[in-house]
Amino acid sequence: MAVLRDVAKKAGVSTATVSRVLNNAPNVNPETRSKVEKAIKSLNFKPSRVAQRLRIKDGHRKMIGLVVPDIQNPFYVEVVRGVEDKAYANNYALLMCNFAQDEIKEKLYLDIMKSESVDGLIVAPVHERDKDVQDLVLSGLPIVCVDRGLSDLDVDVVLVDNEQGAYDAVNYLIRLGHTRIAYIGGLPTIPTSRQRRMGYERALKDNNIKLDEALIKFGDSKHESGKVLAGELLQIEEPPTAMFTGNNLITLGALETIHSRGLNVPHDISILGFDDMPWSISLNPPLTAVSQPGYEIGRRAADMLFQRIAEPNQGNAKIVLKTRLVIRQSCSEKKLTMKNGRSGWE
Amino acid sequence: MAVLRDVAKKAGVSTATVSRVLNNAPNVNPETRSKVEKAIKSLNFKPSRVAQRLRIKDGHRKMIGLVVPDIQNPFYVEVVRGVEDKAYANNYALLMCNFAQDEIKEKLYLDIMKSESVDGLIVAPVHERDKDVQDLVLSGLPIVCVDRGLSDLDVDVVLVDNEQGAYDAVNYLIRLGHTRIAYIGGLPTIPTSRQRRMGYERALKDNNIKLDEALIKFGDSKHESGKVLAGELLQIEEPPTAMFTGNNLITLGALETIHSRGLNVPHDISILGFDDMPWSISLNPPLTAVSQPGYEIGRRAADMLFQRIAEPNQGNAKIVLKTRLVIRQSCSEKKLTMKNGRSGWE
DNA sequence: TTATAAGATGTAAACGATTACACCAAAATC
DNA sequence: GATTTTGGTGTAATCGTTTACATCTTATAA
Repeated sequence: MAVLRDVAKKAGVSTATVSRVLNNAPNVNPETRSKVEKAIKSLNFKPSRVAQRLRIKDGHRKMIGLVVPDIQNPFYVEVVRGVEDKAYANNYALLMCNFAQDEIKEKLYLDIMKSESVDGLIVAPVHERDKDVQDLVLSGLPIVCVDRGLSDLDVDVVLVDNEQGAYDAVNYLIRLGHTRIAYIGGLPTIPTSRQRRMGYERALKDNNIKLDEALIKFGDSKHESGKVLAGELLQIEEPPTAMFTGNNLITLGALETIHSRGLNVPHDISILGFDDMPWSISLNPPLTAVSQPGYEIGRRAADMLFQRIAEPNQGNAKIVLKTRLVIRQSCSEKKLTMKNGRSGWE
Repeated sequence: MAVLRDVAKKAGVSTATVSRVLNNAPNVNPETRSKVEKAIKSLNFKPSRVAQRLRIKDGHRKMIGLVVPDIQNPFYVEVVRGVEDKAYANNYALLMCNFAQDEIKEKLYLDIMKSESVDGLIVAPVHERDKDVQDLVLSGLPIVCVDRGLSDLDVDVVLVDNEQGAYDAVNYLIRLGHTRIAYIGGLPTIPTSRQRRMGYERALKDNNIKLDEALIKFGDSKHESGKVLAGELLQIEEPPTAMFTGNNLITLGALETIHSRGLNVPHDISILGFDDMPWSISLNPPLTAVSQPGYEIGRRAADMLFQRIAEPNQGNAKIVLKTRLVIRQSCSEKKLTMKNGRSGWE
């Protein structure tokens, strides 16, 4: 593969000159320029980004990193799309890794990012005391957190008001007459899981409904855990008449269990999920959900990062976006009490 | 940030020695080693992967690239997961890009991959004459194609038997009594779209059903196109009683349109999708689908790539995996003819 | 006891770009 | 006409590693 030196030789100029035309610096003779350009084309030369990154100083490498907690979760896919588009538009390359909610992997990938000399990083920390992300921030690398912030450290962050989103959702269920509302959360270490729980509790409290710990479950933010926890909830003494599920994948898992027991949504049980999906409308039944603007989160995060890269010492900002309750058909008024998962009138 | 030279100074040894302990080369005194290790730890030194890649020769950089056509498509997400896990297990870093079915972006990302000096690349080319991928292969970079091969060039590839998968699907619909079966394909430039169409046509032919061009539509492999094309199909003179949708996203789009017209699946129309999804069972109704082993495709592709990196001159291989028809509830026996999207007996 | 091998370490040249600096010729200024 | 500025180019250091080669001990073989 042709390197810059080859181009220089072919064009009969020095490497410095080639580099100048490459970066279209001023002060290069138009004739020389075209000679060099011809040589570049004929050798099909592409500069090595690796060599470039080694030499170029911080903040000018035109490459950012994105560390995603779970690429199987459609919400993060939206975020990714937002970041991607912004990066592409600003001529930044994007180095992306998925740590699949695995803390060990997260550490590995963060190390890689740093050691790949990216200009900055967008990350959703596994939890709010994430030591590895903290260290990275302290090391001076421009970082923007998405979806979840850091508790011990000031850092740029863009997320939604999870507590309020959950509050609205549960409040809606209460208005429909439900009082036994379950909450299935994701990994309890993830701030969003707890914030959503807080919204859940506040809604109950504001409506004078006693909290029943038996109705609260935490899993691991994945499909399987939605399945099993929903199953457990249907088994308890006095089962819930509605479920508020803490994320996408949990919702899907819960739905699967509910259907597999021959229960009808929303007739036998209502379900309201955090996170909307492009195909929520095609679920059985069309899902009522708390929608987060994932794409916008991604876009804003990228913008914020570019700004910080340009101006590393500015103060930290926090962008809180609104959630939206999308009402479809998976929740209905509470009709009769159920016992052990059978609707009352059967 | 500490560099290798700093470690050397602190430990009182040469950079060569530090490098040796880093790569645990033989012939380094245990005492020296521990001295160096202490220095590394105390300075929190991490070698720069960028500098390493610049120096290390081809095939030993422990980094591969993955260029994905559409990260919003759950099938590719499965593939990604497979590649990721394999890469992680083999201590390879993974550089991943999503070109969102955009040929321009694909070219850009391929260039970046090359210029990032990855050891090899896994890619699903936009189409089978993809000049950019071809050039890359010819340049000697180890490449494995997934999902789609290259027609003018021998290259390692792992994919499924799309033609047979489609055949099985359409055949199944025919057994249920359907004769007016529509096919909504993805981008016609993508080989899989055409192969699936061929399977579709072969199934019709084998069952002596005349092909009706009005029942065949091609879109752009995305959700929106499923929506509009399904709409068009419901509008025609003698509408189909069953639809065979060419991928994930199209299926979801078609479902959405069908529901929005108040039609019942499978009562009014059957639908069978190429690509299964983890939540297919929770759709309305649970979707009958042709399942591709996405995760395995990814795993195998990574394996293949590692092999080729180790042994660049071996002959090319093609791995064809089987699809599986997963029968759920979105297809039923044809009952009555419909006109203009209303079922006959209303 | 000497020759040789093996072990431990250091020196310096790569890898492929960018860029500070030096240089020279031609143009602009006085 | 002498001096300064400017435009165009080249030289060589640099980024942070790895590694071929050289060097020096010390152990082993003859």
